[in-house]
Amino acid sequence: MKLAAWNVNSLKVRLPQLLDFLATRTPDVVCLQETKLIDDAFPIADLEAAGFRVVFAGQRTYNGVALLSRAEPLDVQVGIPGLEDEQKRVISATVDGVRVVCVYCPNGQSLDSDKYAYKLAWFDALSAWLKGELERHPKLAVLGDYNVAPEDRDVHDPEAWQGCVLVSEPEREQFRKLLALGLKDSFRLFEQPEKSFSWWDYRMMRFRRNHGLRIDHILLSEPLAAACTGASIDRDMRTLERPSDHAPVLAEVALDT
DNA sequence: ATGGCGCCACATTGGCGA
Repeated sequence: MKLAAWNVNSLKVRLPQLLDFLATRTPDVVCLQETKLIDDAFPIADLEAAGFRVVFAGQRTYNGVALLSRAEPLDVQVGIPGLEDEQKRVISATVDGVRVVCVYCPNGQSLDSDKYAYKLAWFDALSAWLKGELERHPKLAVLGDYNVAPEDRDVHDPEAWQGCVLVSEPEREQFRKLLALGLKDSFRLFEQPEKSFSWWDYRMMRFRRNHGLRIDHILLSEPLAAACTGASIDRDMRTLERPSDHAPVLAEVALDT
């Protein structure tokens, strides 16, 4: 099973690139973030014609998540149970026996922002919920835009970014709390090139200079991590005309049959 | 020192993302 996560920064704009991605990378499950579409505007027909089942939870202008799968998505759940949140950031489903959780974690804006406090509280709720999900679903994958660069090697210029949002110690602690539940960062299960990033600011030719951050992640429960055969970042999607500022991230797991 | 790009909407500027 090939899993992918991609913050598309507007599915309306990126639909042609997504269809190309689905056809050429042949993923089995794709988690999308920042679709920025109300549900009535979701391009169901285009994606079904490409061979995918689709479930989604959107809103106008901001946020919005979707889960695409070749196999039927079962037990679909929107949001984090018990968390009052109008922002559409989480959708989950079981696909081929794997519980898939698509997350668009809050950005936080800056350390003195209300949005930063919301981000940390949101991660508290995510951790508390995933602890139970891991007990209920041994084969659990949590993938999407975490808006956290876990370590300095995930940052093009750690000194410049030190203490900034996406990199600050409380955010990294929240990410480590997820790992402490028994989740593995699939990307780090393998040898990877130095300076591997998944997001580059549109400005200042950040992509051309590879001035980026690795903030999109595929976390796997231990049984899935043990079956993981590869993980990568699809930089090529960031080279296209009118790209998302995020590249897709991928991981492949060899499921028992 | 600031903003620099791209997307969205009660649009032609401001909010937000990261």
